[in-house]
Amino acid sequence: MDIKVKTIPTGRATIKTVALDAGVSVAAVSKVLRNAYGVSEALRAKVLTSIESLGYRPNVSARGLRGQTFKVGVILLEIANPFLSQIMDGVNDVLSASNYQALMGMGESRMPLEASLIESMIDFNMDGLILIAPQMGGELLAKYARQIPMVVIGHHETTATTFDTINSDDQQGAVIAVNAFLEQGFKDIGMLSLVVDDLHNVNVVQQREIGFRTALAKAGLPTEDRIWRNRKNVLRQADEVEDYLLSGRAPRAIFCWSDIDAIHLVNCARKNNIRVPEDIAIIGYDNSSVAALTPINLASIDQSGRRIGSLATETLLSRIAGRTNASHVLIEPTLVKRASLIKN
Amino acid sequence: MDIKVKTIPTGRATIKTVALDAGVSVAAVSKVLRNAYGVSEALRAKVLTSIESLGYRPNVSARGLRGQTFKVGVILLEIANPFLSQIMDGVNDVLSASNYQALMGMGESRMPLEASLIESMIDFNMDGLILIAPQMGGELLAKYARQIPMVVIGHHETTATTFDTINSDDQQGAVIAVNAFLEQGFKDIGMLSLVVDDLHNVNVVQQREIGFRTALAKAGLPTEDRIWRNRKNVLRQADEVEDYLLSGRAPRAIFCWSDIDAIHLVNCARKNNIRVPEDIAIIGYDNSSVAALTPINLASIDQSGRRIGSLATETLLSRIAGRTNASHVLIEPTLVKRASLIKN
DNA sequence: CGATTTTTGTGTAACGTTATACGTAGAACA
DNA sequence: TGTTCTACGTATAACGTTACACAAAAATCG
Repeated sequence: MDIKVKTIPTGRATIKTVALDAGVSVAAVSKVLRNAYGVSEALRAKVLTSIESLGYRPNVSARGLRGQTFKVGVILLEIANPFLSQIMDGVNDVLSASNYQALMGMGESRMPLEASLIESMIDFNMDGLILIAPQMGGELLAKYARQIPMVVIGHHETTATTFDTINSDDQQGAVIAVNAFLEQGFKDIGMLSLVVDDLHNVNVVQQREIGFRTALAKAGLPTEDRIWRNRKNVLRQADEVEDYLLSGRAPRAIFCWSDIDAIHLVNCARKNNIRVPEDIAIIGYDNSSVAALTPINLASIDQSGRRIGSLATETLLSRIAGRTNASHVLIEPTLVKRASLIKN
Repeated sequence: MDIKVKTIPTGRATIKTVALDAGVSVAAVSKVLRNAYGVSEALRAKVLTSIESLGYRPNVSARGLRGQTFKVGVILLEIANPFLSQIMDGVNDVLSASNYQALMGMGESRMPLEASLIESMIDFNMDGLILIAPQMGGELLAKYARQIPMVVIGHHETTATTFDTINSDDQQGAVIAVNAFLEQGFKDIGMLSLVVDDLHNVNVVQQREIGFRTALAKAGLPTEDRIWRNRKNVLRQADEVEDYLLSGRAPRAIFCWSDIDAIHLVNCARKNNIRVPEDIAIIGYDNSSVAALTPINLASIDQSGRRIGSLATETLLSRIAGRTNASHVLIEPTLVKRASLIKN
């Protein structure tokens, strides 16, 4: 006589519930789930029917304990970055065609939070990580990369061996902007940059400054005192930009490190009856949605965020699949010409 | 003779590694980790030392399999919402004082993605969920709430029994705006609202319209044809706002459903030599950071996002702790007066 | 001082999966 | 007709943690 009474399954369906319902073994259900070798069409059909009718979904924790979770983490450390949604579109383009899924975290640019988010995702046994514009240094990144497949966006460290990097060619972006100004006949060209604590060249803003200086030098123009660095404090940013513009020291053509700053500049110029682009020409960065709006009409460097996102994701998936040699890719940015650069 | 050779721990430290290192049982380590009853100070110290020196972090998947993960998921279904970071600040205010941590997901307003994100978080055995402005209906929300403790922000469904809601009093927000206009002597008041597919009153925008009409009626003003609804397509939004403003049918005082729309309106008015607030007064919603910028200077309704976030989190934690009766809270919004309402 | 209670530590069965090893039935082959 | 494959299913040991049940030691008590 059978002592072990099969209990009526209650609460959430597990693989055991499915096996019971389909009248097969747990191993069989698992095989179907994993598309493993050795399942007849009849068995597969039975199992899938049960899964459907029970509304079964595999428990990710249990999966993670044994191996893959089919989840990748995306960590946005700079929420302000306006092309984040473009990147995410690219990420989802690639992931939706795979059986992976993205979960995201926001570091809010606060370092301990950033690190603990990364650790949480590792502790959740996620299969890989995409970091966007991390604040932490390369050594720390390398430490985490040893624990989980990782791709980093917005961090120019081509010597990294344990993780991949995908970047917009920020030097080239600055070069394109300067050349566009030159083409329009401007010679008095400046850059509105950002104060960064990070002294290394891995920083995106640093790369743009390098490109800016290179382009000026190539055109035979002086490179001294051409860069004005804004502080990061958002509240006073508008004032700082205004001070810069009205200081009398402002150049005739200004390459801005972000659309936000550029828009401040445009607004401010308009307010003070300075004509754009006749009196002053402006190029922003990111080609964010506001830049395109009729009242703004800001020329801007487009980073192809969507392509960066999809490429980063493909790179991550290949690393998850076993690749170990590091890959470092630069994507060419493009200039979107608008009324702040060329009178239409 | 001891056959079972204790293998040298390699790779990531587990609870077993710690036990071995500290010379105690696995159960003892677990007790320390859980602050469980029955650990001497001596044992606790030994274990903590080992944890520290090995850099041990508990595996969340394994924890989740047995019970709690100490993670809560926050799902942002509307990335455009400008007060998200305020809400997150509030969430982190509360969580940082607990041993819980937040992981986030972005639904990008795409329904299947939203649902699958929620499911992923459930499948990860997260302990609770905070949803912000979900697109899905109440029945579906209730279904998920049966599987995991849940608090919803931006969804006015006070009859929900399986989950809690925390909302800004959106009706009241509209009332405050209308009254402010009345106080300034305006009688020709309109609302720039949003086309929503959701016919139910749970919707935030619907609630604002209700409040708007109520306030007009209370002041003895006609309520017919006072609301103009914008479509959601971002690209054409600026044009639509401009059409509205120049149609000749635009009222003298306009209450906007979002700061973005309000800013379009301000820019557009300025462009067409319409004075703000002399010719037209404008109040926005969300008190986002751009509204405060000098060139914009937009009066706006503040939702106290930070308080909403912290309250939602406290509510969630209490539900995780065992509360089962639903709690529905409204937070009073406030008006931030700026130059678009009152000439300074 | 023996009996009883309290404190402190340990052994171990789950939790829900995966993946390896193995069994079995038929088909193919000699 | 026996032997060898092949295809298909199943049993089960992990994975890292928790929490229950219990044992041993220490403290308290009459």
